[in-house]
Amino acid sequence: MADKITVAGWAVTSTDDRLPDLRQERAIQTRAQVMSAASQLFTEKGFSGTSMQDVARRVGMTKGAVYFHFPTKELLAKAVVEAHYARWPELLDSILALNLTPLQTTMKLLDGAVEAFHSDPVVQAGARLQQERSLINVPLPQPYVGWTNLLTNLLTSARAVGELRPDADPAAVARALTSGFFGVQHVSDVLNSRADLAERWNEMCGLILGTVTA
Amino acid sequence: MADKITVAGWAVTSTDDRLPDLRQERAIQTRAQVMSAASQLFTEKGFSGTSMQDVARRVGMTKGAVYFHFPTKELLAKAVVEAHYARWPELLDSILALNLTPLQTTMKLLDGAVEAFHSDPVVQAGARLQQERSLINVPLPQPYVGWTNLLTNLLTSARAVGELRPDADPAAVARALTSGFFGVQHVSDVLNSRADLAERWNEMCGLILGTVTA
Amino acid sequence: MADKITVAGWAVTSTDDRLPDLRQERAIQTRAQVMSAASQLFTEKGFSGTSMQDVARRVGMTKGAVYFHFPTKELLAKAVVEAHYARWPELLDSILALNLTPLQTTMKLLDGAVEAFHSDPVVQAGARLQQERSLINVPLPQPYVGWTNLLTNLLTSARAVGELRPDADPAAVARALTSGFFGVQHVSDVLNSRADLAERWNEMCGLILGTVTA
Amino acid sequence: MADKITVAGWAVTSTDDRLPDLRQERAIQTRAQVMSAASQLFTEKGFSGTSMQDVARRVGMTKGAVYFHFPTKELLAKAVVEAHYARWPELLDSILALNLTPLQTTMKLLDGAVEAFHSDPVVQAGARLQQERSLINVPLPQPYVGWTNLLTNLLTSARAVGELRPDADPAAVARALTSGFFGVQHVSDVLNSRADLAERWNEMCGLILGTVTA
DNA sequence: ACTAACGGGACAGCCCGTTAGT
DNA sequence: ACTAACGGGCTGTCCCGTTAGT
Repeated sequence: MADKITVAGWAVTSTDDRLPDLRQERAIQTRAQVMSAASQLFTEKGFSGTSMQDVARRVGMTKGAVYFHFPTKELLAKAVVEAHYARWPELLDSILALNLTPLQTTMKLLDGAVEAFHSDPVVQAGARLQQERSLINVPLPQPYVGWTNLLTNLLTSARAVGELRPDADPAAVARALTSGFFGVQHVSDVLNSRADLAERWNEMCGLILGTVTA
Repeated sequence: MADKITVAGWAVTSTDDRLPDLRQERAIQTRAQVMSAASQLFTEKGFSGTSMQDVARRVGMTKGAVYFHFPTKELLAKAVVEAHYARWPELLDSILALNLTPLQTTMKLLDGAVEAFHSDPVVQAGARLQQERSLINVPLPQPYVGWTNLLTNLLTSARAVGELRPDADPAAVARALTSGFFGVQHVSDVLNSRADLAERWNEMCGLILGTVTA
Repeated sequence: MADKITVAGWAVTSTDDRLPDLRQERAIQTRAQVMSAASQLFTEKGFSGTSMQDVARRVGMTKGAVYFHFPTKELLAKAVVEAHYARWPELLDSILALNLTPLQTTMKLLDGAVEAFHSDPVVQAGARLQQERSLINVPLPQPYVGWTNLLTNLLTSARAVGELRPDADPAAVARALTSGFFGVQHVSDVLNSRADLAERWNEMCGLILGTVTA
Repeated sequence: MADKITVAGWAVTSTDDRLPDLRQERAIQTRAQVMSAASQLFTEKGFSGTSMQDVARRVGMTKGAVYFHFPTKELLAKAVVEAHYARWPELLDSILALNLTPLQTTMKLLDGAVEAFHSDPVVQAGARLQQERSLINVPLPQPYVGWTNLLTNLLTSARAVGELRPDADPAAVARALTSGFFGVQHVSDVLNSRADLAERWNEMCGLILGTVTA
């Protein structure tokens, strides 16, 4: 059943800002270290609050070295955001492999997102950068629409198999889940450093889906 | 009926950062103009994207004049945020005057907030500044909790008069509405400049309240 | 006679890059000091060899203060170049006041230019900056054409009064004098720091005018 | 007759900055490509406006490769300047082979220089670099003196054979021609991208030589 | 002979906040 | 109450040159 679910993949943004070819082992590691440090700093202090000097210091290199891997601060941020989005297809695939029903898949997926927002620095950084996207002078992937599309597809399947009421509007529910997730995540972050994220999300999710599940 | 509703006022943060005495007529006007300009700019470009020079230019004065009214950029932002929060008691009072049922009051209140987020520059600026609060080095009023408390009170009353199911948890619903409202507002802002805000909010609101209304 | 000479003024470039109004006495002085220091440095080290830090250090101020008067390095250079060009109308007027013949006026004028190139830092700086104009990202006044036009006018008058052969082409002679002057000045600068400028110019001038004077 | 003309060769500055041995075929070619690219870039953007990265990109190699052939940017510039000066002995030889009179030889030589300045990238680059020589931290060959000496010799011969007036001063005329040539070339470059160079040079040359030719 | 990766140092520009002077 | 002027500091970016690795 689950293998019939059609999922719109996130625009996997085949980045064509030619970053330097990383043929050498060391560079791959260095690049990863830079992104890791940047993720932490962006999460802590935001985009404009983080300087390239900070990033360099955190990875124990000089600014020049950082700039070899990322020609501008914007592109560093973009790389982090793209790493954020790269998490979801992985998550989705691992859940599809379980062969659950569409609605179960949906729930699992959102639980996985909760977990990621709670513990994955790259996911956290990506989320914060998206929130500050208007300060970042580079085209970032459109936020929210990937999730909305995916959820719409899953919920349409759910309705088809009778897990959702026939009169429910999958797209509307998907939009509400997306906005709701973002809202819960943000409020929980501000008020409790996301400590109560799972709890709050369950509340929200229960209320939203309560009306539409069969 | 409505006049029995107990509403926790927002911590109106009786600011004690001694700003210059406002006995002078002209000063009051100037101050208002500065805040208006600042609101626009903060909305457009965020806190760190807005310089005091920008603000001064927008009101047609020099930086020094702005600094006469607001000793730091942070305190200017704080003033805007506080002006944002000052909107809600006004709104609440005007609605309470209509003597509606608790649930009707709640809905009206949220509709008023939608309208304010859609068209009031100060409200918009305050929302954005709250979002960027970690970049602003000054204690801002806690966000979200005022709304949550108020909604909790209203919903408790609603349950008391039978507008909500007896098994509904007013606090949980209030939290969901708050997070949901914020999420919807933000997503709508990013994707459509809030053009579809009312529509999306109706969707969200209908789903959240669908399960719990009697 | 001389008062009949029609002279095309240099495009006095009514600069409309709104630099800050200089209503205060001190600022006028400061601005002049900055331009003086900049002139010396531009003369010594050229445009790209001179940093704003250098300029600030030379006038005993900080960069911030310099940037108050000149918003970019380019505009500082432009101001110096314009000060350079402001010298020539002054010089011309003082010579016209002597009521000499057109050819005598011409010679005096060029002698005055020699003197200025030899001793006036602003003139020297302006000349060097014009030479480096392609490195300076700002529209500078067209070089050479002002001189060429002026000389053409003077020489036309000279021919009218019989100081030049009837078959001489004033425009061609004017162009030759302009290019010749520039060449002599530059070569003398490079080879002898302009120590032999007057001598070399006399050589050049004598040769160019030898054929065409009556 | 012509073969009796004594010409002071340009100080061909037998560069003893040990550049890598050029025994390898490929290296020679690469080196030439680098110099060609550098010439274009220096001509377009000047010394400080051209980065080694630019040069490398233009030849389709990495910076490291360029540095293999030229240890510093200064020495690359020097090599270009020296290539510029290497053009003149070639030109002179080809003209001497024609067995013209000294004055004819002089004119032909200068015409050849005009042509070179008009179309030879290396010559153009060398000229610009010489102009910016004070920004380049390396001893470049003295400019202008080679030409002045050569022209002095040629004109002395010309006077000996009666092509120049007996009272003409060959050295002075040579200096005027040199400065005049440089001035014309520069002015023509700035005002017309050297499109009218030949025309302007004929003007200048005619005027300078008009007085002194027999 | 050439590449990827890295280091250190500079510089232009901006910005926040203060002060002298009305 | 408001202005012109000034100070110090920081950041993004770039560039030259070097080295580890083929």
